[in-house]
Amino acid sequence: VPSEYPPFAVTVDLVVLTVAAGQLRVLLVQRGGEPFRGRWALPGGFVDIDEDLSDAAGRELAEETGLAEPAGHLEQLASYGAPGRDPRGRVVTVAYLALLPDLPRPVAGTDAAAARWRPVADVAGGEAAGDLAFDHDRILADGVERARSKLEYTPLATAFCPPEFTVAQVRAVYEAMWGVPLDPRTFHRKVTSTPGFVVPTGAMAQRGAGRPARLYQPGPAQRLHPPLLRREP
Amino acid sequence: VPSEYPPFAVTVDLVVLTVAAGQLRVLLVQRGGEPFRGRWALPGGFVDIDEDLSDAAGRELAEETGLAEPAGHLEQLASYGAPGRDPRGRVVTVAYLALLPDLPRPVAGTDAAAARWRPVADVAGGEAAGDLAFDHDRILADGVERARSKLEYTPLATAFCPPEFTVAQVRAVYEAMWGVPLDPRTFHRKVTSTPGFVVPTGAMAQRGAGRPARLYQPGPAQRLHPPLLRREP
DNA sequence: TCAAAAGTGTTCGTAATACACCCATGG
DNA sequence: CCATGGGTGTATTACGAACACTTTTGA
Repeated sequence: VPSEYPPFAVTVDLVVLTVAAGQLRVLLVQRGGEPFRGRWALPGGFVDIDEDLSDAAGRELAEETGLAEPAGHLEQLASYGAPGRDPRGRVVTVAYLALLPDLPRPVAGTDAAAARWRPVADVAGGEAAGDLAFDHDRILADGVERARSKLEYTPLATAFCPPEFTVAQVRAVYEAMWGVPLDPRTFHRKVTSTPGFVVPTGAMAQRGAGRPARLYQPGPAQRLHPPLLRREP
Repeated sequence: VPSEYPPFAVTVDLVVLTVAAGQLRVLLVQRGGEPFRGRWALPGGFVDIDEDLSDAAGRELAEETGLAEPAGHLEQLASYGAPGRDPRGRVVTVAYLALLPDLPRPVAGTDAAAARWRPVADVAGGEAAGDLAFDHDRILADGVERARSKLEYTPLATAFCPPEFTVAQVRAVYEAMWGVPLDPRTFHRKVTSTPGFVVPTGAMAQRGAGRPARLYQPGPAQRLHPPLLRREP
């Protein structure tokens, strides 16, 4: 440990997003200790001294959600290190963005009083904005913006779906994320004709009404050509 | 300073790119002290204890290049914190990406033996790859990839140009970045018809041969609609 | 008057959208 | 047999690439 250099603490914070009931939701925890006791915050914690950043993010995600991210997606978002952002001292946080399938009910981890899925519209957009601890409102906004724009040119929407899914489930992700209804037929053709986006498994979904849908898995593509654009004239 | 938490050092490292003589180039410094003395590395340094991350990046950029980034663009790239990446101890670095106009000759800052613009193709792509200090090869690759892809859907190419520039200069940026020749006429129409990309200043460029070109400034757009796609079927 | 570079008009093929229509199931 | 949602065929439109052509300078 280089003691001749300014000492920092380093944390990871997680923007964990899912889509449930047609709404984009974020995982929040209620802080059990100081500072900001009782306030809602993004899940996160200190990085161990011999731990890689991405390992710390995966560990915190497992601790806070109870699941070891079998499906889903985890990527680094950005780092935040303004001098006054943490009253305990000089703390730099590396934020990660996680996209998960539907909602396994979260369990409150260590030093968290509670853990809940909250609609992003209630936390970030509405009049109740600005009530998260630290600078987590800003981090959340950045995470949502990143996720929204990545849907346009990557196949990341499948990270919000279970391992096998229908085209309609993918469409629900886009509709929740962008807040606009999409034509089911045009959307179906776009998804199935973009090479590497999804691959059929051969199985069919069984549910209530209507013709059964084909099931798909995420395809090998890393980027979408052409991108799935949302129009804004 | 929270002494009950694992102590880290935090640095900023800079991927400073420019386009000169039809080539994408990166600013490298030769290390004057240990570790990696004599090796080439990205410019960077330790963050002061009461200094914001972006301020540290701007300070290092000014120190290493001599100019206070009047034009150009500076954005956070990513953070790197693998436990063994710095032999001095546990150091997390926050990398920034800077895009600058042409090449004011760099000056070697404190504890740097030399500073030079090097073609990215010589450092990252060729057989001489892998010779930068620390994990800077990886950071450079990430920065170049980020810059390349952002050219597609943002007006950031103008950050490589002087305050007033011609369409041909913008085209030279894309051609250097993507390594493909572009049709001047199609490119001209694309740039001038994309709303908010560039705005004419009214002045004309004066040079040697051919009809004088109109001069433009960067426009107000933050994203390009439609994106300037490079095709790869 | 020629070369070189800037900028415009026009054509043409492709690709995206909208929507009509058919398919397969549950009630 | 009707409602519901899944999936395909097709026409129209719009956009992007290519390239002929005009403009404006220096030599």
